[in-house]
Amino acid sequence: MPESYREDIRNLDLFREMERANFESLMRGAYVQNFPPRIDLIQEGDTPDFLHVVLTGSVDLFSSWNGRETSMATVRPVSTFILAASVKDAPYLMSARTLEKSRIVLLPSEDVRAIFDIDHMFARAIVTELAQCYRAVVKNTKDLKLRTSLERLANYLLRERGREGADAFTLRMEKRRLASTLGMTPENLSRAFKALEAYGVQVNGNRITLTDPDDLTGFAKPSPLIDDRRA
Amino acid sequence: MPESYREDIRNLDLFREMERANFESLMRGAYVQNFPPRIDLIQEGDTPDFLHVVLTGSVDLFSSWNGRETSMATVRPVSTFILAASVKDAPYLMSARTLEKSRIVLLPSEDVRAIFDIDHMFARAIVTELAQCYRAVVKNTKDLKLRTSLERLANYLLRERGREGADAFTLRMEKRRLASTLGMTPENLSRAFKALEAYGVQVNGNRITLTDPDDLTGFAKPSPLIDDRRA
DNA sequence: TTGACTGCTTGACAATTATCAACTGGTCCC
DNA sequence: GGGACCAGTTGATAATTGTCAAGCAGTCAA
Repeated sequence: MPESYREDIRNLDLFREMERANFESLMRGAYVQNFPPRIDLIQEGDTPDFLHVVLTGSVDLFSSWNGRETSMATVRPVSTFILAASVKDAPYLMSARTLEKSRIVLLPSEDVRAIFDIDHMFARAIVTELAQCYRAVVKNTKDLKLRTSLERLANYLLRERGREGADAFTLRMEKRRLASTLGMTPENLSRAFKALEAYGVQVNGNRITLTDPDDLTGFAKPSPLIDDRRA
Repeated sequence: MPESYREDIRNLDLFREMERANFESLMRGAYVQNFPPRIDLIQEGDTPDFLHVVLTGSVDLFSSWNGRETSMATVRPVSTFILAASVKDAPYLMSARTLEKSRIVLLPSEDVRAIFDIDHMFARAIVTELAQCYRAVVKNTKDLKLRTSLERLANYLLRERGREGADAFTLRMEKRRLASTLGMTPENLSRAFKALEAYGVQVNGNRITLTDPDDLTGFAKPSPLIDDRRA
């Protein structure tokens, strides 16, 4: 495990405050792998042998049922995924595949659980991380149940604007996957973009320009209890 | 705090394994309250001053946005709710109201966090509980995104059947709230019940009888990764 | 008993969303 | 260049779901 990777991992909230010795011990069992795009990393239902950390690239978390498939989340560097399954030692609820060329660290779940037992700061960080994840999913559920697809898209665009700090930005994923993330079909997304033109949304390929953010905000009615990614 | 309540709380997974002294300390700051039906306990956005434990009765967790409202979950005895907000000290994402006459214990969030810091078994229990909650919400999201409302209802009925261990059972909540929980309108639920008659679902008020569970299962295609409440 | 209320159901209709097929414009490779 | 391929778009249509209004049955209290 090269030193530079180790630093990236150590800088994550999850690992920052734990005992140095325990961190080292965790790293000893870890290994790094490079994956090409569109490689399946995890299949839902599998046993969680490893906690994954994305160092570079990005990963799609998705789920399938009865021939249908939906994108649940995108994992970007540097962060971990499927912590809950690892600590509970319960089957993965989501599948994972690389979206692009990605470097990923695998930490044996067993080691994670063992060190969780002896390192209080690590345990504390895990609680914070899990609470964060839980709250993110709850917000997503509210988004899905309380809003139409048009409203979800409008709010998504406003969140992206906030993240970028600019009224013009580039979509960070393919439209088809954005559609799936927002719980709609690509066709419906295409029409939703067109419908938002009325609120100053200009689309040129992946390039979005919000010419009248206030007007869009008036329509989208964003709420911190749904759209605030931190709180 | 009467002794019998204390026992009920102590028997929860969350509190069972913690140090006796820490449990006592937590209980000292606690107080019990009796609420009539339909009383607001918590408003989303509020600061999480207390971790709540339902001793008797039941509580509806719901969310609102832009004049719409949706039921997110039902809390039944004996269990806690809104643990994530308590440990993160972040605003509640859901509101809570009693459904019926309920006895509820309030544990100051501050005490919970303080004891979390000094009691490893308690910390461990919190992690398990949070992971459990997280996974429950993920399953719910999959249910919402991958299934139609008819399929959600069919699977709900099969889960209830499994819980009761019998092909005939009584709905545990009003139909209007079941509709909201499943992400549909009461009218749509009414028609969905009618549509499931074709698969041997008989409805008489709150009384459900599944005359052909296999047929219903064939339609509903339940999956442990969505419908198994434990895993 | 009566009347008000409530939850549920039904019908008619509208909005939302999905499906299917065709087409466009770009990219890549030979 | 030519062709294959792919994501995205568009149009036509259908399925799903929601809305509104009316009505029904049960409960409760005066």
